[in-house]
Amino acid sequence: MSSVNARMPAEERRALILQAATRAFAAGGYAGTSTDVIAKEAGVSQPYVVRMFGTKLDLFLGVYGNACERIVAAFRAVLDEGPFDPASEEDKDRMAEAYTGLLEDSDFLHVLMHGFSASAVPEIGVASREGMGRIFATLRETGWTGEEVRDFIAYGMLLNVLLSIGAFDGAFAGRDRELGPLADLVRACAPDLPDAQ
Amino acid sequence: MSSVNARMPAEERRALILQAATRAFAAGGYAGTSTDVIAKEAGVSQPYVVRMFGTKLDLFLGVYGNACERIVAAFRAVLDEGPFDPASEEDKDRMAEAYTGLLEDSDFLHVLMHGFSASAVPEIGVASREGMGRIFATLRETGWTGEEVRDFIAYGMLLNVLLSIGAFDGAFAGRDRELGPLADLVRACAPDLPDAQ
DNA sequence: GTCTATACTAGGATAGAC
DNA sequence: GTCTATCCTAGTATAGAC
Repeated sequence: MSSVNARMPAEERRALILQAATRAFAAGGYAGTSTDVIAKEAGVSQPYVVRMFGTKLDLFLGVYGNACERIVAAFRAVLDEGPFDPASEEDKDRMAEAYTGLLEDSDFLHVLMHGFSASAVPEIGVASREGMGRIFATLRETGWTGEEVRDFIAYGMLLNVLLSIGAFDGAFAGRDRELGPLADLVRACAPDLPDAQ
Repeated sequence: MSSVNARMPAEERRALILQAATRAFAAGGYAGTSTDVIAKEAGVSQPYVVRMFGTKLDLFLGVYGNACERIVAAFRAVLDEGPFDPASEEDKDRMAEAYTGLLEDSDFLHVLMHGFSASAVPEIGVASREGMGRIFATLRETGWTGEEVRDFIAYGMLLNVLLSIGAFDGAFAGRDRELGPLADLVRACAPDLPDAQ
């Protein structure tokens, strides 16, 4: 909620609203988020949000497209750092860290998951397939085989889901009894983390 | 849509509504599905749906809990078939097929994905963590290491996402140009499928 | 066991002022 | 560039009849 009614160049305001929409959609998903809470989050009026983006769907597509774009950009950045050895474990780790770095932004994560599951909406489905296609194509430039890329993505998907269901929340912080068998999965997923207690 | 107004034992009607709700939630997700379309799908009045389940959330929890339960049951069935050799590739395939069998029911798949991504709703989050915990614990009974279970689940998650975004729709049926790089990922994911032309 | 009627709230989008 | 007012539809839930 910024200061009210301040005039601002459209492009700047647009970016501001997009950011607010990211937070809001992350929390509520596409169907579960009203343009009104986005507007409040951005500190503007609800009709202005609609006016600027046309429809709620267009706004979501912008937010979701951004998230996919960030993945591609993160991988591309690793490739651009220097030569990438497809047989090197260290280079693989660098690529993995590029992704886990993104996951530290929980809004990014949740937007991604909401986009996946809302893919029955035709336009969102198209965005999902395009996004995944570009991600795969970018990872292919590592020199990895299709199977290696597949496994890399599979592991990323596991992280996505475990994070989005809150499996890591409070894990390794004495909540093992409450988490039960899930604590073991979390540990298997991130064996490098310090053990609970 | 069954025949109208027919009286029916509550339990039977309950099961019928639960099935209808599964189809509806699969298509629209938790927030995106109204109790009214569920009622129409079940051939009963909207207030009756609410009356029977209390709230929309309770209904979703029933549907989602069912889906998680089906996974556990499918894995348990394989374990109960006879001795399971954790080092056997065939036994691993049997376990994988137990899961891909479930995935043939697209409603199951979509309910699962919607449950994951709606885990910010506290009650749904609890159900997700319990479900994943039970799935992990059941797979642990194979004798696999935590890492082996993790990789098995990771691959399942990749399938979930690719299916839910429609990546396989029409793949290997001449739609490769349209799918673009995604066709390669799909192929890497299921290398046993016949290649597109 | 199941319906109709209805209360009440919320949400997306438009019109038009400033 | 941004707001207020407003329309209209949809959605959850309740009350009470049959």
